[in-house]
Amino acid sequence: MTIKDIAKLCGVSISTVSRVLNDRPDVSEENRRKVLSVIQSSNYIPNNSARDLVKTKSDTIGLVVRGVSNPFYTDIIHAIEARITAHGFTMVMQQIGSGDDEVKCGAMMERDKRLQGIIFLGGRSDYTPAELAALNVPFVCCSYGNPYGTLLRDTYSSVSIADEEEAHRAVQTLYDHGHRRIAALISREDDRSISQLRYQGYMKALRENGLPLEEELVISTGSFDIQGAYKAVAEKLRQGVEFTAIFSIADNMAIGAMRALREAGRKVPKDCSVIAIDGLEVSEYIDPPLTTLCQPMEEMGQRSVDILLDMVQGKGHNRHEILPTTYRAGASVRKLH
Amino acid sequence: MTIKDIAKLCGVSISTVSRVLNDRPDVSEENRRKVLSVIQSSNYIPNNSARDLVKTKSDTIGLVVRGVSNPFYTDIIHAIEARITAHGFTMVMQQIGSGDDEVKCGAMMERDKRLQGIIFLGGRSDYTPAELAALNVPFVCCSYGNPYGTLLRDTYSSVSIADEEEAHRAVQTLYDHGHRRIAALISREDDRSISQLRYQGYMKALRENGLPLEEELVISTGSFDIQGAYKAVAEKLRQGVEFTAIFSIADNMAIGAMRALREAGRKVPKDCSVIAIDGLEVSEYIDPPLTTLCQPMEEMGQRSVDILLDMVQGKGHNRHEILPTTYRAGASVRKLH
DNA sequence: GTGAAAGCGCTAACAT
DNA sequence: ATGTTAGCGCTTTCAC
Repeated sequence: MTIKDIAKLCGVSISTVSRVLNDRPDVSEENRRKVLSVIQSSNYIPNNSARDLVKTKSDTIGLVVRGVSNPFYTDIIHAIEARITAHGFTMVMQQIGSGDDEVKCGAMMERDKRLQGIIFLGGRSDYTPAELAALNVPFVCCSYGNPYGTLLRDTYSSVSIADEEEAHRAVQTLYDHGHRRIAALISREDDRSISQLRYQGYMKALRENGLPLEEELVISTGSFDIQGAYKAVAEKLRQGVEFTAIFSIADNMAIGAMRALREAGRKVPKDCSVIAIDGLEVSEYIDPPLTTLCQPMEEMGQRSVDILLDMVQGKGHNRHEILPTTYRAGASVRKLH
Repeated sequence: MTIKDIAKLCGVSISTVSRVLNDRPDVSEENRRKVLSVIQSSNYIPNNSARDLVKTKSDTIGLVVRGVSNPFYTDIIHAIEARITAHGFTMVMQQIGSGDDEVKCGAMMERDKRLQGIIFLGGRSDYTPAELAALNVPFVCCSYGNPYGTLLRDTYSSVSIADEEEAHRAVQTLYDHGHRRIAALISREDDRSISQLRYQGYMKALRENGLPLEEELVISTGSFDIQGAYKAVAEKLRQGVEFTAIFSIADNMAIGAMRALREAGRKVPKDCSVIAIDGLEVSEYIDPPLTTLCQPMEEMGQRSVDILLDMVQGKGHNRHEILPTTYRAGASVRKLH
């Protein structure tokens, strides 16, 4: 069943059918109705390959996800997929390992799948203009920005939270609860990811409150996963390092940390408070419920798609959206006196 | 950069380039080398739309996921994506709500995206032959089967665990630990999903051990999510129903249940044991660690893809694979005396 | 072993 | 408002 068949069935030319298919105005109401009804009844669906071929583009958006099984991304991915589909586009997702280069992957997909645009989920934040030259379609960085200014702000888009400020807020909360020896649970100090940004917020909060930055209070796990956090915190406790609170850059890692604390015989929040950023659903259900700053995951995904499609359709320009987090009080932070 | 340009650059015909591109044997070694090197150096990537157009198929596999944010699916989806990509195919994912019809969605995608095959993740298990007539490409049911026999076994493929038997095993474990009043935390008794299958295993275990099936011990949440489970169990406890153990059809739901128990002042496992099926990573980190039967998620995804691609490439027939679970002892089950 | 040429199904000038 | 036609980039007979 091709456009030709439909044309024949309707007694019109294929151009007319094509016009109806593409919602062009220059078709008589009568013909439009006729064509539409035949399409309906014959179950005809246009061949996308052919459309893409002539348009030299396909209505496809690429999603490059770094950090394979991060549960934080799950909801965002769902939101992105739903929004892309709702707009009549197709989403093609590709995950990459933490060692791979997302820009290269995006560039390959762009050509391979003839993408109209790309969403990067969870990437580095220090792209150089040279790197990005490989990308010829608009793209949006979802859940992270490029605050170090290696990029001109109008050469890319992003949707994220104010990582540094939110981290600052989390640490300040601990400080306000009387904590003075606050450990930071991070991926790495210099990995150019949100880990680094949030770590900066941690340092800033210490500085502002006149606390020294103590190396032994920085727990680098080298990754973002629950197991890595568990092991790193367990090791830190084994070393006998003292602290009364942990600021974790991610809920997931906080959950790993809480197990390590528990197994070391330290109760949360009695012996050690824990605060994090992300707002996973499961964090509300563990014991004690985790106090965390919730990212608006669904909105984040939706805004990313909306910004990207605006650009794809020539309706908008590069934008940077900072979304607010919501403080969700659990029971993992205790007031010290 | 098109095939034509490459041909010109090499001083050969388009056909020769095409032959090299498709690994045909009838090309002289010399020409093959030449073409390959030019392709390499010019960064040429064939236009997939054009290829698909002439082949009237695209190397695309559809993934239809039911049950939006079920964390259990996350790892499977990742495994599926990686495997599909490794095979040189493209994955297009679409999620549907719990009320939507996955077969209809699959049929639409099949035509719309010119799929070569479909993987259904988390669907119903009672398709009728008539329904499936809408599908013209091979498909695999991942993580569930069709044990009620509404379908001929050689008309579809599946990769799953033995839901009924594994549920039986879980309940039997509770029984062996001395539990006699065992509650079942399920979605619905008759929803034709794995919930129902596992519920049957629960009933079978009761029957075999001479325990009555008591309606008040069946906790139906109507969904698979953590919050629904939490609320349903909380309500059940409020009603004063007594039980010493809960068999949950999913880890996620067990986590919700554990919070409800905790808030009702009942310690796990002292006052109530909990066992589940799934094996989420986070279940190992909560307090107490959940005792659960782990599904081999990665393998499940991989086997689904392998079976499907075998069929797509005409190398194999419909198959049904039952994968074993692994008992992961947490600390949520206690021996009663 | 290689090349010429006919389409795959569609869109977009262009002509009417 | 409608029809005619030339490609989009590729694969695949079919000759040679």
